[in-house]
Amino acid sequence: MKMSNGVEWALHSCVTLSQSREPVPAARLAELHGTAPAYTAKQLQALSRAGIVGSTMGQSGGYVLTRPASEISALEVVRAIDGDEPAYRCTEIRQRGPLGIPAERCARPCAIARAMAAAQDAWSHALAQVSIAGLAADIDADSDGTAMPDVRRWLATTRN
Amino acid sequence: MKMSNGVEWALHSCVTLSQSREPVPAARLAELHGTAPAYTAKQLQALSRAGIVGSTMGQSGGYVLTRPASEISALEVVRAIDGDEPAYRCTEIRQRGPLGIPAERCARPCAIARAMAAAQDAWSHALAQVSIAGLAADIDADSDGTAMPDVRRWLATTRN
DNA sequence: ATGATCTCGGATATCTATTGTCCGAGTTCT
DNA sequence: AGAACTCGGACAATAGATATCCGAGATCAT
Ligand code: SF4
Ligand code: SF4
Repeated sequence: MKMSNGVEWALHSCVTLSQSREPVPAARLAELHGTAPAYTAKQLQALSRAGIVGSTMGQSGGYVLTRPASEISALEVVRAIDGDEPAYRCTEIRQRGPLGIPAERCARPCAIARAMAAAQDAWSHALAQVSIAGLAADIDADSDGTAMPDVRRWLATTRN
Repeated sequence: MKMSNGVEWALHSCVTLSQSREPVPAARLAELHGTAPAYTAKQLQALSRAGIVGSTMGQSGGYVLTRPASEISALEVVRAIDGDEPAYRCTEIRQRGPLGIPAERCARPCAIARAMAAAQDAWSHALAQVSIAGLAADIDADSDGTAMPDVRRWLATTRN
């Protein structure tokens, strides 16, 4: 039960991107977050493949959110980076060993797999309720309303 | 978001152990499940360290559940094998970079970390509601009430 | 139109954590 | 007392994640 560490950077990047309608290069995001530029770029590429962010190449290019921040859930970001495969993978132990059950009677997933799937559904549901816009608002509130304006200012002043 | 694969074997082992009040060796469990004996033993050791199962050494020794199966939750088993550290680890990105926030204002975890913690709490809560006894009952129901008696019979017939 | 420059994109090494295995310490029964 | 069987932790092999690089391609200025 360990999540990929890059999810954190990706979420930070999405929150930052929600504050700018103009494209932001990956290197700029890395500088702002104090993270390794090359690896940050990798996370952005994954987000691009998932269709969460759009990319513009060439000079004055960069990444932009493809949808309003209120329409992007944290679950989508997590799945884009960490993969959408379920955490629990059934190896069909019940079919092995001396008491193996023939495959014909294993149409439905077993009780253990069902319980695990239900737990993951609860987890996914909790993350689906959280949007990038909501995260930005909460972070702003935590900083007494100065965090997001500061980000917007920084993005504007360091342009070119 | 990938769970350790050994969790599956550990849960199977716990369900099987709930059907026998006498100690069952790790090798016997591995034979029943058709899994690698050495690695199965490793999972049992982790369960023993967590206090979920008790071990008896020497001849006719093995593992036994320390509590009634109805009092053991799936969450405990998962945590024993997969570790109890949270899936999301905050690297405090907000303290890095040009807009780094001083540590004095970072007493509370940030909004992103809070959202992740809430999701994991939902996941944990779902797993805490599931007991080993409940899993055994469900597996039994799926097999028309033949699975658990078969296990008990197999454990008895192959003794010594 | 052309060149230079800046961007993303995927292919490529390195490194940690999981998986898988082994043999010795210790206990029980004969 | 002896023998056999058990668990327990220490030891390699493997897969996944981490971190990085340079080339393809587009944009802007000239
Ligand atoms: S899904 Fe159930 S029966 Fe199948 S391998 Fe996992 S625990 Fe065993
Ligand atoms: S907890 Fe929040 S502020 Fe801290 S590193 Fe994670 S995402 Fe950033």
